[in-house]
Amino acid sequence: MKNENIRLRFAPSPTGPLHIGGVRTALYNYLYAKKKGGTFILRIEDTDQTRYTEGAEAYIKDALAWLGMTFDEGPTAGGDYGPYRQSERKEMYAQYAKQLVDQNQAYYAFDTSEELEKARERAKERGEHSMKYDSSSRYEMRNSLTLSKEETTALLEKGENVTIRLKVPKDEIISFEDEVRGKVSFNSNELDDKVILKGDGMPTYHMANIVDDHLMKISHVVRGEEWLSSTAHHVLMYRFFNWTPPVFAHLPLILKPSGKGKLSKRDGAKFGFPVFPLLWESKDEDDYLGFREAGFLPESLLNFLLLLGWSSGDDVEKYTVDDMIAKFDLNRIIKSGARFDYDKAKWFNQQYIIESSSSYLLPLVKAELAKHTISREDDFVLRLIELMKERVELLPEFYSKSTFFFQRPTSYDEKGVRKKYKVENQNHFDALSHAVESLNSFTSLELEKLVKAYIENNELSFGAIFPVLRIATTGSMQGPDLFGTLELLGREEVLIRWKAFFQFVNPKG
RNA sequence: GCUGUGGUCGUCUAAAUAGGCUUAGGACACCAGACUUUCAAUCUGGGAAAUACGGGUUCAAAUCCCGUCCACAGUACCA
Repeated sequence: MKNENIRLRFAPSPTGPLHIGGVRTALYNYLYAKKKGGTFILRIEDTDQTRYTEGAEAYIKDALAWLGMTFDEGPTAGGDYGPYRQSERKEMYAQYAKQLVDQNQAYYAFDTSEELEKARERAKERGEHSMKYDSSSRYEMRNSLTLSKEETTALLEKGENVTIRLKVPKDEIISFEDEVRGKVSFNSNELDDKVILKGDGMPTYHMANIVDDHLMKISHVVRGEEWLSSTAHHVLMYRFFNWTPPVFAHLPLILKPSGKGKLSKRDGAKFGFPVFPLLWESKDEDDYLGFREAGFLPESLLNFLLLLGWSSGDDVEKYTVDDMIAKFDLNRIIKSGARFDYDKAKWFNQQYIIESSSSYLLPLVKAELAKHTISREDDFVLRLIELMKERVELLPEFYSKSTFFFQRPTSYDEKGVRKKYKVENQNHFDALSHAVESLNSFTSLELEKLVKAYIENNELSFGAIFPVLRIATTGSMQGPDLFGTLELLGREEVLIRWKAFFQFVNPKG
């Protein structure tokens, strides 16, 4: 059933933790591949050895695994088009770069970084905003176009500072069809002669990318908008090689919640929300919080991300992964940048928590409790989840909003006590305590029956009794169902807490 | 600067690939009411001074054209 013609790749570069924008890119690639019955591929673009970061590749895989985006081919999964790490494909690129030189569509350039920098400075002084290595300037530089054959071969043999640059033709309109933006055109005079093979023998992104996409038979390139401008170079190279280019789709950027620019890792620290899927720990910089650690369910993050840059056209907001696969399409990707809205992300999470079964939540909640060195029977935690589910947005709140289950109140809501507790009712509370003590089965249902009957028989009001019992057991005016709370706490504990409370408010009694 | 891409409520977006179905719809957030012992959830309602601005074209424009402005991206031997 596999559609061999549909092959999409997610191609991150292991320079650090995977940014949330990258996660969305992965998601769109994944969804489209699945939708079309195609193949989803993970390719690691580690051509820049200076930026290689320990642990980044593992992080990427962990993040994809957590989110359930399993890849069919990749560094660990294998596949027929490997290796899937560009550093392991180094030898393959040089021949293609040379082919372009032989075809006179690329050339050797020997300028050192320092020389280039100087040239740029000179250009700036002349009032030009920067020097472009292109059809207008290439004949003033040190390269195989300006040097004699002998000089060139000598320099090549020396092998220092040898790069290969793309020879971008003059006066041409280069256009391509983008699935989200339509026809996009560039005048080739605006394009610089990009380095395609670096001094260390590694290809640059542009080279590696199109060679691999071609060799791996990639049908659709779905990537961030920052690549739109260089796509002209890419289509040029496809033409030089006489290869059919893939379908392109450039995704809008994810913007800061407020202010200017795209979402950065600093925004996370600044506004107190995660911008990475998983916690990232690093020796030389601060740790970065992840959505997982913040208490998000992977499916809710996916749902939130899906709608940050794509819309189905109807009013549906909640999608299971299967729905996403069924409904997703490239042509409904939004063109403009999307602002990151943490409130909405939390709303999705709350919705997913409410709709999740307690047994699904069980291990997650147990893990949250374990962080506070609390360990309880599954049955207890399950009942806790039932009680708390609807009032939790983030997983850690299963602890933070229910601490009273694990600790006796150390203080009582002052205003609540003042307004609700009446000394003249103390005899009723005493009576209630006795009744609870001798109640046959200590269940939420029986407790409710008992208290309600008592109130009616004594012509009291709910408002005079319920809130007091709540404060007495939890210390607070708000919280989950009172009788459910009592049941979960257990008779012995409840009576101890009540006694303590009544002694506190009425020491003489 | 140059090139490219965008610009609908505070935010995400609908009105798509043929301009009329729009008194511009939905969701988040916000406010109020209902329900609750409380909070939450849920339901109902509310407000939004949202089509960047200015010109066209047309019987009719958020949708097409032109100009302006604004934002973002690229402008590296980084990806």
